[in-house]
Amino acid sequence: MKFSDAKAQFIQAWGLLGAQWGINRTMAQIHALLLIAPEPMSAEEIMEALDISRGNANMNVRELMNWGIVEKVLVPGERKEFFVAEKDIWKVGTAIARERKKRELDPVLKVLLQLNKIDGDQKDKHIKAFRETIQNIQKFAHQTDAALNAFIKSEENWFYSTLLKVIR
Amino acid sequence: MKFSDAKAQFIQAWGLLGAQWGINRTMAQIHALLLIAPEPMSAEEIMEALDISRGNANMNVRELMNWGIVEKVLVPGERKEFFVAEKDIWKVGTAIARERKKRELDPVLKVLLQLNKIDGDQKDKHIKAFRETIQNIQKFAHQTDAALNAFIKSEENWFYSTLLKVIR
DNA sequence: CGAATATTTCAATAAGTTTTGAAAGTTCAA
DNA sequence: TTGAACTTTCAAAACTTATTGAAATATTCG
Repeated sequence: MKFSDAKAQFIQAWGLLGAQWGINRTMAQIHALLLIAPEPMSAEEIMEALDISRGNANMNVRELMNWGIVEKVLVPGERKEFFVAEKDIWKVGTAIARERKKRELDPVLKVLLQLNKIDGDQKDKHIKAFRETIQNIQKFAHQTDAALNAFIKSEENWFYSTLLKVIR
Repeated sequence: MKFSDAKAQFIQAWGLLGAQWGINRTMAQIHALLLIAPEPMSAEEIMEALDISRGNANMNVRELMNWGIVEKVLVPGERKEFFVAEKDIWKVGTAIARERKKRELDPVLKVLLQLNKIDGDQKDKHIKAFRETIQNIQKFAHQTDAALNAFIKSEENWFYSTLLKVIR
């Protein structure tokens, strides 16, 4: 396989994966591009490589920076801004987990907590079923939260290696 | 808080969470509705409760059945079909993990495997950076895959309880 | 069988999301 | 202070995805 084909395939696959996870395709593609770039890239180079507009490039690079997986760097002697991706995939994974937890899981936990405080006849089967479901989800969510926090806190690979030893 | 408000809030929160995870909003809302229903519900009741069309209800209920988290049941004496959701949240979680892994992670692993076989000058910094990235992602993906498989296989709660003991 | 009831399909439409590109804003060297 | 180089913004357009509803198909019962 030629390098250029492999590169295109990788960018495409990463874009697809991103799309399925609610990250927009272009954002994931820019990330892919930067992941395999040996040097920092400018906005212009990104636009050119992916054939996207300036606005689109700007917006998605900024979002990648918000997620903490891309950084602006200054190249001495250049006026332009350049960008690099965090290359340690473990760190990328924890950054994404942290961000999604904050944006998605935490608000749901908050709502669930509220929903425990309903009033009404505790014998009504609708109310009983509701309370039971909410409580089960809450339990599950807290466990997930704990596991996720452990993952996020771990800066090294010990999480998985320990885990794998235990579950085999 | 009134029961009807709590119910509406729960359905809305679950729908939002689903949407962020690439599951369509209506599908997640139907799931929420069935999760808290004390009895099986008919298509009609679902349409009414969520104010959606027959086609929409039909399509999303079917998809939930594909995911293995909703089942058709026959109520004696009734001509209509009724639906129930799996109430064990742990099982719901593993079913979702299984399905997403199959649909999303597995194809990416397959592509990555291909991408190792690129030819070209091994000293070229672009090619070196590319190979390194692919290999790192592959390693990470395999670890994730292993963890996910363990989660999916576990029918009981031992996964989390063991995990939590270990990571503390 | 045939009528009544229930379910599924799917083309048209609506809703939602992403992308563009031009204009406005910023920075900085001269 | 000016203007060239660069970045950011945002309304409109393109594209994608979800929803409707009516027609087609299937199922059940007398």
